Amino acid sequence: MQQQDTPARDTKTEIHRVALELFSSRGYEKTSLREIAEHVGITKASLYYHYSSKQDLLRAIIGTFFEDLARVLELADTVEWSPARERELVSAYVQVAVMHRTTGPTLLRDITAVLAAFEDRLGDLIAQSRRFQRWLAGPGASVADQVRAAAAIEVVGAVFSSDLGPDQISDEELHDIVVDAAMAILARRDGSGAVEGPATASRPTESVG
Amino acid sequence: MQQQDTPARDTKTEIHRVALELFSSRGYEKTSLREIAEHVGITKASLYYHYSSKQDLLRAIIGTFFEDLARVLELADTVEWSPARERELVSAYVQVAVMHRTTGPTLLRDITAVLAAFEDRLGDLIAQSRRFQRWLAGPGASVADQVRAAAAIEVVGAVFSSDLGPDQISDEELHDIVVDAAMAILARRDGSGAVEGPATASRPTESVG
DNA sequence: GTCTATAAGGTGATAGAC
DNA sequence: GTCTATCACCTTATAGAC
Repeated sequence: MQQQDTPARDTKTEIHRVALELFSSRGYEKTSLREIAEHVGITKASLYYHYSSKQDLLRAIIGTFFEDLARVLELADTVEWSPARERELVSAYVQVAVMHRTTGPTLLRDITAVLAAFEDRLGDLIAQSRRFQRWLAGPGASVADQVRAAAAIEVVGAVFSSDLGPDQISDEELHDIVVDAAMAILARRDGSGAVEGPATASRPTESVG
Repeated sequence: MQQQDTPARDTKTEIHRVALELFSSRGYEKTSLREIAEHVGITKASLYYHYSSKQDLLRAIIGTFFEDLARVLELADTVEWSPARERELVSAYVQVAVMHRTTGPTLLRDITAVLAAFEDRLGDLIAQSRRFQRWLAGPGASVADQVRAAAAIEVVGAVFSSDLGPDQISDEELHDIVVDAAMAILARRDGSGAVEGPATASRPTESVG
């Protein structure tokens, strides 16, 4: 409302913007603070006035994404599984990805650095992510179903990987297609009735301890 | 045939083994040659006798994967699209991923470094990858179909992301499930007849120039 | 808020003895 | 093939003047 289209609002947001751009194109490790400062038009030391470390800068960039993501993953703990709920959660998950269409690539590029930056919350996030995958696999899931759940989650990456920009496909349309794709995979689950006789893997799946 | 189960065949392969392990767990940039040498039990300088640079080492690790991958992607140029051929190419693509189940994570972790190491062949590989995606989208593909093709390709990531080891699921079974998942997505393509009325995105997809 | 100057340390890589 | 020693460079981060 106050200063929306000023090209460089303030130095801090400008640093944020430049860092995101450089991290996305060259990767986190390979981007030095000197480079960032140079592009912004300040010195490295000034940069430290705004962000206390390089990690702090990364956290600022990825942070909101992580929080949005965590909020969705948490649903797997409270919501009881049902076909309808399943679609809802997948939809919510995809929506977060679409919202962060721009930030996404940075996150994927340097997983190592991102993980290091969120070291403290990492254990929780991994565990939660695994619970989400389990939830998505459905009740009484076979090993095969677990792979399918993983595949359904992977599909979300298409939001970033199809090199179609917002001008070529809208957020809404992209969301719908990806959700539909994920659901198509989950529909293949053992005993969901929708099996149409794949030529492969026709033997019954063994359950594991 | 000659020396298969000797624990440390020769230094070169031992370096290869250790580097893969460290790159996979800590990432390429964050792993120093000093660390690798230390784990192997030699000095950094000795390492240079076997590999001329850090990149050279990375190339040795990822190289075979890339070659196998390129070989599959090239098929999109010579093979004419048909439903049967589609399944064949997807299967071949997944098979490469499964073959490199171990190496995969390293590749995904530090895309930046990998891309830098294969800078010369990179242009070709990206172009070829795009052609593969196009091929997979099918003849006269809509924008939505392109997203679906991207999603089908993403599914392959499940080979690495489902934290199921070779002891929990065999290569063959993993392959079959992932192929089936990818095919399920492609089956949703516009005009493939298998549309079962998704509640979303019901308006006809526009074609783009 | 931004600067100059500098600390403290790690990095990839090379030279040359053994 | 492996070593010790060393180079040149770059990194994150801090101190203190303006």
